[in-house]
Amino acid sequence: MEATVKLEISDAEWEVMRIVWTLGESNSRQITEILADKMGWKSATVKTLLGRLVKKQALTTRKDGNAFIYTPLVAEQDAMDSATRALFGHLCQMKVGQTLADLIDDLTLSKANIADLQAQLAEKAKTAPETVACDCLPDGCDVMKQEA
Amino acid sequence: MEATVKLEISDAEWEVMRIVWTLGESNSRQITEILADKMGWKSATVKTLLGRLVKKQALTTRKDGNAFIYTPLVAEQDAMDSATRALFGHLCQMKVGQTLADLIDDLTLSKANIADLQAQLAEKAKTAPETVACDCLPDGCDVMKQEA
DNA sequence: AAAACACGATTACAAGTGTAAACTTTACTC
DNA sequence: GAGTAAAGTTTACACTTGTAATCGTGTTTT
Repeated sequence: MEATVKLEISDAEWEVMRIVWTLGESNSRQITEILADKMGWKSATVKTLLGRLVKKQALTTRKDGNAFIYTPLVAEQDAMDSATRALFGHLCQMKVGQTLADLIDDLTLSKANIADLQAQLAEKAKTAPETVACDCLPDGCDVMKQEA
Repeated sequence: MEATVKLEISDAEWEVMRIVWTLGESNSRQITEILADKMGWKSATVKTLLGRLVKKQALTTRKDGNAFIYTPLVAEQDAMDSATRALFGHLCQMKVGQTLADLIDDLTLSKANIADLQAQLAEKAKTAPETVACDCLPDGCDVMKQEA
């Protein structure tokens, strides 16, 4: 597998990345316009974020006249997957099932998405354990309520 | 609905909360022991985190001799749900379906979890849209690759 | 060519975080 | 009652993040 250089993209930076991911590449003027509109940010703010993202190697630049064209160095889906795995990785494993249910309740999924998930779950059920234990304590969740 | 006072629990703080959530309540000695073991933290570190969590009103204290007993003020499931909703809320909505699939691939779910999710998805399919559009740009994801 | 503008780079600055030492107060021990 | 250990409180400190202003320089306009 590849190294996956632990990229930390902050919330504000994420907004910038979404633009570049969606456009494939873009210059700061275009990004600034969109974010000034969507987030109410000043162009200076966007410049800072672009600079940080380049430093973090989430974006690369290619010279274009006096400006740069920004291109993503990380794939959006990869970034999304790491972000969600990072989050779920530190939640109580016993409760991720419910959390997933609550989440899905909130999301808008297409019929195709749902069909895919159903197939995936059917497959996953074949090897699923009967229960999933809590992993919050060294000994597991079964240790309930301390001694007075 | 209740106010849901926007609680920001950081990663390190989250580890503390997991202990208290799991035990129902606990004192700093016990929490410190577990986290010294699990995370390699000094007791001073745990004290700081406990202090911050009390200040943030994620925990309350009850006097017990010279020490405090810490109790959660927020339910674990609520916190987990807000955390996941916050994350998914700023991801490209067009790609959350795939992200969910990738995530589920990684998670350990019990047979019961899976059965619940299947039922939920079956229900959700009834009103699911045909497609979900990208919401990364003001105009939507259909705007692909900028003009040169 | 001078002026105005656009773009990236440098600097700013407060709040939050991770990680902890030092200090203070309280409680238990001899 | 003095000493010591333990718990909480205060202080520390560097790094990240959100949000920009300012500066230097190259580009476009008149």
